[in-house]
Amino acid sequence: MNERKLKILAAVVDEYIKTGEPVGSKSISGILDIKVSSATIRNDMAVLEQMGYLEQPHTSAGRVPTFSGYRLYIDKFVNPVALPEEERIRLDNMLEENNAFTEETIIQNAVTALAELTQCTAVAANSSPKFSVISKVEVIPTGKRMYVILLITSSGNIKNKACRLEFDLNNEQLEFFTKYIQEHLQGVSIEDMSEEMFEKMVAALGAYMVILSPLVKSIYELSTDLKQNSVTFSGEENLFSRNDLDKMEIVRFIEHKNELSNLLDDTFNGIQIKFGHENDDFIIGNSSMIVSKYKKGSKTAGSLGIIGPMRINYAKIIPYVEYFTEKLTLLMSDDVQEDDND
Amino acid sequence: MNERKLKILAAVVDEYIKTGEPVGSKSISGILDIKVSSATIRNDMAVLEQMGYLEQPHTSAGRVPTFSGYRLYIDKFVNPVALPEEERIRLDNMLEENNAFTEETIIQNAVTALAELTQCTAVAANSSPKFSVISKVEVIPTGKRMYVILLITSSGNIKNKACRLEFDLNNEQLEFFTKYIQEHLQGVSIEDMSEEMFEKMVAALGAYMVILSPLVKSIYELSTDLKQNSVTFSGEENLFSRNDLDKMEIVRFIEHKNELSNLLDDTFNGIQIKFGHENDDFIIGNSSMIVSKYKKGSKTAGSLGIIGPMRINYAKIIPYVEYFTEKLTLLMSDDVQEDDND
DNA sequence: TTTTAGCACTCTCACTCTTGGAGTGCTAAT
DNA sequence: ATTAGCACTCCAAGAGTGAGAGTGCTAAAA
Repeated sequence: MNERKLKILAAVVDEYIKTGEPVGSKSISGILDIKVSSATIRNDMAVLEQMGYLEQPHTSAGRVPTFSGYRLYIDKFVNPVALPEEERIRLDNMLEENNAFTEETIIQNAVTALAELTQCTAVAANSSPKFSVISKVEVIPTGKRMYVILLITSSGNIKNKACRLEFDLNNEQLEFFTKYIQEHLQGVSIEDMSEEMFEKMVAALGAYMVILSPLVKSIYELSTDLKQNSVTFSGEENLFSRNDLDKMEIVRFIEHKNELSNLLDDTFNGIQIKFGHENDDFIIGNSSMIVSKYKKGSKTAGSLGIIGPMRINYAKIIPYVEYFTEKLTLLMSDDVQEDDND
Repeated sequence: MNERKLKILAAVVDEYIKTGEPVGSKSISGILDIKVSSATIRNDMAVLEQMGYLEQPHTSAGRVPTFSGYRLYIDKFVNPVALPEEERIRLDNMLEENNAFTEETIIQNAVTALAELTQCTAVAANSSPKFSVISKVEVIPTGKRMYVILLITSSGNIKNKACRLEFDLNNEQLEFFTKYIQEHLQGVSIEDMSEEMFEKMVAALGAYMVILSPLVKSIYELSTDLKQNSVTFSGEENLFSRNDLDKMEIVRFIEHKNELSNLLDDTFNGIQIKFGHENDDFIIGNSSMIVSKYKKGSKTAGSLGIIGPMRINYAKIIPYVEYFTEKLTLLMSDDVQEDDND
C-alpha cells in the first residue's frame, strides 16, 4: 500500500459519494493530480480490490468502496474541522428554540436540528433520566375517584399518569398519602427505584393498603417509564427521498427502530461510524450511522447521531454530531450543578 | 339499470376487492348464481361502463370499479351487521388496555386497536378538549428558577410545561400567583380562553407583572395546545405493505397528515366513506377513508376512522368503525356526567 | 522494475421485436 | 333477449440486439 494507492482509494470514495455510480479507472485518472495513465490506475485498483477496500458490482463495472474502504477513507482523509463561530451560534440557537428548558425538549431540539441540517434521519437515545432523582411527587384529585400522579425529576423530566380508585379519598387520606410518598420518594435516585421498594411501601401502608395501592402501582409504572431509555427521532421522512432503499427496508427500519436504544451499549467514546449490515445489525443496509455520546457528569447519559446513506458527506456531518454531543454534555452538567446548589 | 346489472356490478367489485386484478366477463359468469353466458354479461358490463360504474384500464382488459361503482356497491350491498357479543367484549377490552382513564389514552387505544384489527392506518381527530373546562391548575417549583405549570381539564387531559423565570419566587409570591390563576382559570371553558383574557390577567397582576408574566405566557401557550385538534395515528407502517402506493405517495401522506384534522369539517353524521383523489383532497390516491364521528353530549367531539386501499373489505371494517365511535360517544358522555356530579 | 498503449473480452442497460393470452365488441343465429 | 363465434386489441413477458463502459492481459516503452 503506497501513497498513490491511497490517493486512488480516496478519489474513488469521493467520486462515488458524489455520483453514486461505480467509478472507473478513466475518470480517476482525470481527477487525480498525479498524472498516471488509466492502465496504471487499473492495476492499482485491482490491488486495492484484493486488499478488500474496493469491489466490483459486476465484472465490467467500475469500483465501489467496501466497508473497509470507507473506514480507511474516513480514518485517513476525513479531518473534521471545528465549526466556525457563527455556525456554532446558529446551532446554539436551534437548541434553545421553543423555550427548551428540560432535557427532553433540548434533546428534541437537537434531534430536529440535526435532521434538518443533514437531511438525514436523526436519533437520540437518552438514558439520562436514570441518573437523576425524583424532585417532586404530587397527587392531584381531578374528578370522581380520579387522581393524577405527577413525577418530576431533577433533570426536568415531567411525567404524569391518571389513576382511578375504588373510592374517593377524603382530605385526610389524601394528605396522608401525599406526605407518605413524598417522604419516601423525593430525593431518591431513579436507578434505585425497584419493584421491591414499592412492594415495601405498599406493605407499610397498613390499613390504607387496599385503598391506596393502585396509586402506588401507578407511581411504580411511571418510574419504569422513567428508567426506560427514551429514543427520539426526527427526519424519518428523509428515508423516503433515498432511492437506494426499497419499501421493505424502510418497513424493517420502522419496525425495529426502538432497538436503536442499543446504540448506547458500545463503550467507545467520541464519534463512531457504523455501517448497516456490517455486523449483525439494527441499521438499514447501505446506510451508515454517525453517532457520538454525551455525558452527565462522569457517566454516559446518551447518544446522538444520524442515519444516512453510506455515501454521505462525512466531513460535513461529523462536526455537527460532535458539536451537538459536546453541547449536550455541557447542558446536562448544568443541570447537575443546579441540583447540587439546591 | 336492472337487477342483473346490479348483481354483475357487485360481483365485479367483490372480485376486484379479492384479487386486485381487472375482472373479465368470463370469471363473472363463473361466480354469478344466475346462469347467463359471458356474452350477456359483456353487454351488461358495457352498459355499466357507460353509466360510469365501471372502467377499463385499457381496451382489452377486464373492468375495474369507478368511484361511483364503489359508492353504489357500498350503498346497495354492504349491510354492516352488528358485531357479535363476544367481539364487542373483545373490543371493549382493547379500549381499556393500559388503564386508559383519560380521553387521550382511550382514543389512543381506539386508534391502535382499529389499526390492528383492520391492518390499515387508523386516525382520530379529537377536538373534545375544546369543550371541557379547566379543572385544575398547579404551579410547581422544580429547581432553580424553574417552574412547571400543570393544567388538567375536566376531560382528563393533562398538560404540563416547564418555565424558567428571571428570579426565584418566595413562598408568598408563589402562593399568591397559584391562588390568583386558580381563581381565574378553574372552571373556565377551554373555548373561552382567549389571548385577551390572558392579557387582562397579566395587566391585573400589578406589581408582580414583570416577575410573573412568563408564567402566564406559559399557561397561555398550554391553553392554545389544548385548543388544537389533536390528530392521533396508528398503523402508519401498514401503508408500506400496500403495493399500490409508491414512495412518493407515502411521503405526500406523511407530510400532509396533519391536515387530516379537516376530517372534522364535514357535517354528516354516521359512517362516511371518502375516496382519494375524488375531490380535492388530503387522502392518498387509490385509497378510501372510512370514518365516523363521536359526540360529547350534543356536540361533535371528533372523528375516528381508517385509511386503506379502495379495494378493502367494507363489510368487515365499517362495523368496527361504527362500534368504536359509538363507544367513544358513550365514554365521552360518561365524562360529562361525572363533571356534572362534581 | 514500473508504466503505458492496445486490444480482446465481459457485462449491463436500453431498446426492439415477438408471441401468447386474456378480454372485448360485433354479428348472426337461436 | 340471449348466445356462440370470431376478429381484433392490448399488455406482459421473454428473446434478441447493439452500444457503451470498464476490465484484465500482454507486450512495448521508460
